[in-house]
Amino acid sequence: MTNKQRARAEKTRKAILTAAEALFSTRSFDEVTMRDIAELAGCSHTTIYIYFDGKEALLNELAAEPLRTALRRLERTLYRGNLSPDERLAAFSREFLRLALSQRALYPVFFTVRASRVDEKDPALELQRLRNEIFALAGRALQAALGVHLAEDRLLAYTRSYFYLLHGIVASSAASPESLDELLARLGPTFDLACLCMFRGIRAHVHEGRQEVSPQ
Amino acid sequence: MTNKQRARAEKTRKAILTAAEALFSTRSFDEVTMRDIAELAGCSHTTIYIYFDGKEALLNELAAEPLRTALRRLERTLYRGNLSPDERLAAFSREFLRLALSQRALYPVFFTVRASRVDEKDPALELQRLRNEIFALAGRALQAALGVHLAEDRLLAYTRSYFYLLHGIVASSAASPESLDELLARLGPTFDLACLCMFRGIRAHVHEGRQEVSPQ
DNA sequence: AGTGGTTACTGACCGTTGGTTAGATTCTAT
DNA sequence: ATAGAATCTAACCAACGGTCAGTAACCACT
Repeated sequence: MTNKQRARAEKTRKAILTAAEALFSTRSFDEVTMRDIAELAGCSHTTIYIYFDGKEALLNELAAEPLRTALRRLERTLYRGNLSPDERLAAFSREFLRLALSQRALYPVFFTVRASRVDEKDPALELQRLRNEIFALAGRALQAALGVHLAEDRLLAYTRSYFYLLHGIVASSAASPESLDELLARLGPTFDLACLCMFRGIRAHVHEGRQEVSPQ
Repeated sequence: MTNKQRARAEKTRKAILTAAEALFSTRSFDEVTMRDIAELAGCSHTTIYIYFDGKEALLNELAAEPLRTALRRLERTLYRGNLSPDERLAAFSREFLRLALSQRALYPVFFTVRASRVDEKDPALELQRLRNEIFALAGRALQAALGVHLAEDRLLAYTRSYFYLLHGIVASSAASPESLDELLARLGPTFDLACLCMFRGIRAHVHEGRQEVSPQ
């Protein structure tokens, strides 16, 4: 493979990703067709199959970068100074919701990835890894905000509970035709309220020491 | 139209609904084709279009009955005696989750209904009405469990928060291949925990009288 | 300059989908 | 028996995701 060839291929590949990103930012998975993407990218829809193993794989690859960015930003939020642990959890939640809602079409992709092949290069696997890391991050934020050390399974149950809420917020708002800013302006305070209540409830539950729950 | 003709038509219509119900109970919207339904119902897929205005309308009509049943059962749960208000809220949550998860394929239909036509007979409208009634029911249950009267907008914000959680639980579990019983056996306690924490958090928030949140 | 091989790309095609329509079949009422 | 409405079906449509044989572009070597 020569330089010119590689450059050409890279350019086409990039054009496909850019086109797909633009289309998926306003339309859902099913509403965007491979031919739409190809037209915007300026190539035949067949060409896409040279670079990607189909529509889902394309979407997975497309989702990976925003998710990597998300992980990085969430980590930064979490280790940022001059914030109390529960403020940090709140900031984490806000950041998570902002990221998820800014990528509404991609969000279902993150959270319904089902490992298909064991192939290491399968982008679905990286998505799953990234998702698990974000989950673990939330667990650590929650742990820190609670201020007491918890057994792994109990922390898991609380983190799951917290994530159910975040997930529900995104899912409820995903179908909205509003822009991210409109959405946050209208419901942002409610999101904050919901997260705050959830955290307070978990903290109360922990401190009451009720342990009748042992899931998994 | 004579009686015999009507009876025949009714039978076909029923067969279609039954077949669709059977198929949607194990497969998702996209995985079930009109031809699958027709085959199981013992007719041509074209026949379905005589009775229903397409796949989505069929699904809406199909979803209406379970949702009516759900509303009825949730009402019964709510007005059942010998339960404290917060036990009642917990029972409501459990019942809601059980119903939603037993109809996993239909659940997204309930919650993404977008009013299409203003036609009174549009089944999507009834779905929306039913959904709103269930939401109102949850609001009343929450109000009762909190034990204090709240301004409408504050109760709305809390109810929304609570529903975000329920919604998130269903959405997170909807993709699971497990049966309802397996799912509840594995995660039921976590669901209960999540609902309990959310309620405790809301109650704490109410009693602290923090009112900096005024959404909508 | 021309040749061969690799890479990048495309048009035509496949099976399947949701949906439509002309017309055959079935049934009832007379 | 037959007209006429109700019911059903075979054949069709455009669009989908995806495949494949073949073409065009490029580079290295003689």
